Amino acid sequence: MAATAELLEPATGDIPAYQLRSPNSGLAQSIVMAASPSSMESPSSQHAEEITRKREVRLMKNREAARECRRKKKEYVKCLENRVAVLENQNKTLIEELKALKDIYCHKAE
DNA sequence: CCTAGGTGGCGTCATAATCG
DNA sequence: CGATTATGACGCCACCTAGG
Repeated sequence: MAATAELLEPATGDIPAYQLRSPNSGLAQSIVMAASPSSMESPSSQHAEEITRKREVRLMKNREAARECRRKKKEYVKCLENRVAVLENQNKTLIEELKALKDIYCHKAE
């Protein structure tokens, strides 16, 4: 199931699906905003634009933070799974060792 | 085929944790 | 202590698969 993300990448080049899909957020909109001529706008609309821009920046940062957070979490889980495997092996080995020692001890007692 | 259910990834919001 | 960052929770979408 690990290939899902890759499969989701559309045939539209480097832009991931989620950036194309999301209707009201993302890079496309902020680029449009930045391109609009702000010099001939009223102070209030400039202020609104500033608020919108700040929101876009905040959302973009949080989007990246969430992605990073998920990546770290997956890595952590993988580490735990590795550790489980190692400990299971150790456990198996120790059980075998104990069994062998018991055998030796029993034969000595005879 | 079709479809219901499961899975994984994403963006967003709310809020906890950390930083300066 | 306010600003910034990290994370849990939620809802959405795309994909896969077993079963009808």
